[in-house]
Order: sequence, then structure tokens, then C-alpha cells
Amino acid sequence: MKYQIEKLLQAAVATLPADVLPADIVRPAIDVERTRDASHGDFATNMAMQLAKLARCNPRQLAQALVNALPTSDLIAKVEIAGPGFINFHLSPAAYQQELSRIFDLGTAYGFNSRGAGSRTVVEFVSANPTGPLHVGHGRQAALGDALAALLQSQGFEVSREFYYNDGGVQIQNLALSVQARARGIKPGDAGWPEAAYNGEYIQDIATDFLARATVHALDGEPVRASGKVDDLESIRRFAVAYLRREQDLDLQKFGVRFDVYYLESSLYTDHKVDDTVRGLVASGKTYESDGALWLRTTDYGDDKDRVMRKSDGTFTYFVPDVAYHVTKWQRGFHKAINVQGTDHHGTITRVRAGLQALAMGIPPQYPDYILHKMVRVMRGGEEVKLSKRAGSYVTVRDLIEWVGRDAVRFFLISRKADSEFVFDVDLALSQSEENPVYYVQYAHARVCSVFRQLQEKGLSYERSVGESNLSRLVEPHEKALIRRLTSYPELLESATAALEPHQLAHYLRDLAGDFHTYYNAHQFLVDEVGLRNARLNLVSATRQIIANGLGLLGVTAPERMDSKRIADGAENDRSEPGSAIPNR
RNA sequence: GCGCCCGUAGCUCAGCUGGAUAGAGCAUCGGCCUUCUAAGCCGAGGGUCGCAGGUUCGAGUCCUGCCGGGCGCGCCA
Repeated sequence: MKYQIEKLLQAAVATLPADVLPADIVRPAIDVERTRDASHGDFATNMAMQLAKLARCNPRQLAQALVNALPTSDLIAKVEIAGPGFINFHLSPAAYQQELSRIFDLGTAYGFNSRGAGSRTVVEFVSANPTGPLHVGHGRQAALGDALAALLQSQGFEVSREFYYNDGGVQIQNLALSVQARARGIKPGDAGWPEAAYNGEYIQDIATDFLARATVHALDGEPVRASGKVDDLESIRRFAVAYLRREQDLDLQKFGVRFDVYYLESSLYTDHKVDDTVRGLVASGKTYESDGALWLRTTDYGDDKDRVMRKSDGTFTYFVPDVAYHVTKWQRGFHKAINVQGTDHHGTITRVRAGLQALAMGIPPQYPDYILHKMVRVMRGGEEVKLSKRAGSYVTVRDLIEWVGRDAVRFFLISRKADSEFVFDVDLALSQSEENPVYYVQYAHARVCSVFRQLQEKGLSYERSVGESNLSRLVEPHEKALIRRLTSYPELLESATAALEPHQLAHYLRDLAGDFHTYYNAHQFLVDEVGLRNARLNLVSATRQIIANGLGLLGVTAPERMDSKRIADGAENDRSEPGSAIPNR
């Protein structure tokens, strides 16, 4: 609808005579947006004011000229000039009817488009090192990245979800040494406990299983059998990595997140991608040797100092395989790449991009895109739980899911802008999980389903149709507000995707649910009069569809009933005591 | 010290890339269940949009400088 109005305006501008709008003025892009206030109509544009500034004339007069030049359309019922020169458009019932029909026709695909068709996109997220369980920060990335990937898919992008494993390097060595120490009965703080060791209790679990010669079946790899020999550091390393990868995979499975590709850092070495990258960089002339190390002149690309590629001991710094990894993204045809990471990684952005630019492969300077999220602080028992791998005590994704349920964790983590810090109050989530915003949205969905169950029980008829006579029955302000919200869903999806901001969708759904609950309380749907009943049922049916669509993109379930306080995926939630459920009324 | 990000109601956060009277949830207070599920609805109070300038028809949004907070600044990853 928005585009149709923009087209009309475009036509109007083109017909303006030169004495009103001199031809040499550069036309600003036509921008039509939703009004905030329903009394201002459905859409508005400020272009008369922008043009007036350039043409040095009265904005209201220019607005009038534009309105006069506007082609007629059956989508528009009324056009007004308001305030300093806004042009307000009131849509006709036909326009809404057309849009509601589309909701029914397209179903789960409503709001989708093919704007990104043919654009292969890789979204990299989580990418946790296999040195410990996933913490809440990873949870935020998982929720963000997965929703973002779904949004991109809704706009026609061909998306690959990728997880990059740093399975080489010093950290893995430290992990192996930690497990080995535990297997020898050495505990954190004891004499002989390695300095850079991981202190978490999960290390003991791994050591115990290792000694018991357990076998770990990683979800996407070969089974790994522990040798049980304490001196066999290589076996310990392989076993520990497989063990923790499996743990992480299980967490992600519980969270409902799937990856298309797990990319192993170690494979970049075995496939010679790292060597190729180094050769390419040396050939570019952007490197130099100093103090026995090989450096990349990243300062040529805006970095504040040059970076070491190959240390004097002959090993590479981590950013070399990182560049190599991004080269493979480009070579695999992903000309759009988005990385979801914590803000503590923002220093790496310049380096990775510098490496890609130095290779002169035709990769755009801004490749890849980054979404950096701030840290999640966790409050429990009135105190902040410090997220420290060293201390070994931190809240895991699994903890959160067990406490408040997957749907709540997902919705909660997604409903904040990535670059805003926020506090996850565990006590609040524990004590008031029933009041979590996600249930508000899910309840709206379940309520519609319930209405249709009642319809059947009462044996009432219902005709699914949004014909003109039908829609003209929807005259209540509550109904108009709901229609407005529903039909703005495609614009919302487009905006959330373009801005890479899934939180927009979470907020939209809460608003939509609010519109619905208000309507529900104000009016009866199952009325005797057939025409009105059809009209209202069609409206709430469309509402149910959009809520289900939106929640689906966020990875949250849309339950058909909420007949207990138990959470939709309540298998994870053992807090409900017998009798605590609120019975149906 | 330098770089990036953040600062909006008591708390947690929105504010659609500069628009019309700054919004929601929680918390507080007051109403609404013999009526499609009260996980809901209606109403009230609560604001110097960190501070000070600037840009223009118009600034929470843009530019500058301060103040406060986070993160980064290794031949660590």
C-alpha cells in the first residue's frame, strides 16, 4: 500500500509546472510513512515541506499543488493538507479489503517479499569456543542471529546460518590441561593447578567421563572414545572438545536453533586456506617483517596500529584464520555477510576488513556487516552474577531455559535493541514468569483459537471472506486500529530486516496483541447477526495468522490454548506443583 | 590517554534513519469475572529525553564540547 501511494506522489511531482517547482531542483526521495495519530489518516508525507525549502516557496501552497496533481485512485478515500504542510492520506475501505484478502490468500507467507532474491547471505552467530557451556551472552546471540536469519529469509534472501568453532589454538590446550589436572585429582587452587585453566565444575564432569572411557557422540561428527589414560593429552583434548561441542549442540537444540554449517577453524589450516591467505597478503605488498614477526599494515585501512600476522615463534595470530574464513564466505558466493558478536569483539572489525581489502579480491570495504550486542548482566538474589569463565560460575543458556522456558528466554532476549545493555533479573523471571510479555502475545493467539472452538461448539456458521459488504461492518475504532496494525506488518518486516533489528518485530507483536485484547474486551465476536459475526471472525482470524507468523520468525511457539500456568514447552519447567495450575473457567 | 557504543518515567526498555501532543511493560493507586479464557480490560499518578551550545520551518533523533557508564586498545583468542 505504501508503495502504491509513493507511486501516485511520484506521478504528481512529475506533472508539476516549472513555475511551481523549478526543473533544476534535485528531487528528494519520496518518503511516505505511517501516521502516529489515526486522526492524521493512514499515511503521510512531508515532501511538500522538503520541496518548499528547495524551491523557496510556501509549503502549504506546494502541498495543494501536489494534491491537485495527484492521480485518482480507489485506494484513497481522502487527502488532506495539515499543519505546516503535511499531506495526509486516508485509505479507502477497498484498500483495507484488498490487504486483508492478501492475509488470507498468503497465510504464513503474508509480509514476505522477494526483495533479496538471489542474494546469498551468511549469518554467523554464537561461534562459541568449545571450552565451556553456552552463557547468556551466547543466548542473546542465538536468539538475535536466528531471528535475523529468519527475517532475511522472509525478504527473499538465501540464508546460511553458520557457527565458527575456534577449535585450534591455546584455549583448547588450556582446556585439555584443565581436564588432565582434574583427572589427576588436582582442583582449582591446589598446587599444580595450571594457571590458565578453566575452573568450572563441568571440567570435573569431563574428567570423570574421560577416566570412565566414555564415548561422546557429537551430533555432526564421528564418535569420540576416551582412552582413559591420564598422560594421553591428545586423547583428552579430542574427548573434551567433542564433549563440550555436544553439550553446546544440545543447548542449541533445546533453544530451537539450527545451524546449516559448522565451520571449524582447524579446517582452515588443513585445507591450506590460512597459507593461501598469508601468501595473498604478502603478495599484496601490505606486509612487512619486523622483530622476527610478519605484520600487516592495517593502518592503511584505518586501524590505529599495525597487526602481527605471524608471531616470531612461527604460529599465526587468530585474526589470520579469521580473514581466511571470511575469504571462504565470499568465495562461497555470500556477497552479504552478517556477524553477530559481543561488543568486546568490535576491535576485530577493522582488522578483518583490512585483511580482506588488502587481498584486493573485489570485496566491498564494509564487508562483513556486524551486529554487536552489549553484555547481558544477570541478577540473582539481589546480586549480580559475574560472567567469568575463570571463576567457573556463570548462568548458562540451559539454566535460563529450565527456569523460564524457551519461549520466554527467546522473546525476552530478542525484545531489546542489540546495542543496549540489559539486566536479566533471574528472580523476577522465576517469580513472575507468568507475567512475561511473551505470554501476553501467546495468549492473544490462544484466545482467537478459543473463540473458534466456541464457534464450533455452538454450531454457529462462519464464512471466510473479506468482501466489501463484509468489511464495511467493521466500523468500531477498535476494529480500525486492529486493521491498521495488521496491514502494517509487511512494512514492519521490511524495516526490521533493513535495519537488522529483530526487536522491532517483538515490539510490534506486543502492540498487536494489545490491540487485540482491547478489542476482545470491548466487543463480542460470536454475535447472532451473521454478517457482523463473519466480519469480526475474519478480522480476528487474520490477527491470529499474523501473530503466528511473527512468533514463528522469532522462534517462539504460538499455542492454541493456554489452559494452565505451565509454559508451552513446560517439559523444561518443573516449578508447577500439583494444584497450582489455574483451572479453566 | 585514544577509539567505538550507551545515557528517555521509580525499574526494564521502545521511539519507524529530522516531523504533528515523548510511549509501553513492571511497580504504585482505583475500578471490571453468572457474559467468546481475568496470563485479560478500563482509569490515575509519574518526564528539565545526562548537561550546555549549534544547525532549521521543526531536534529525544544531526554537529561540537563537557559529565556519567560499558567495551576495546597483546607477537591472547
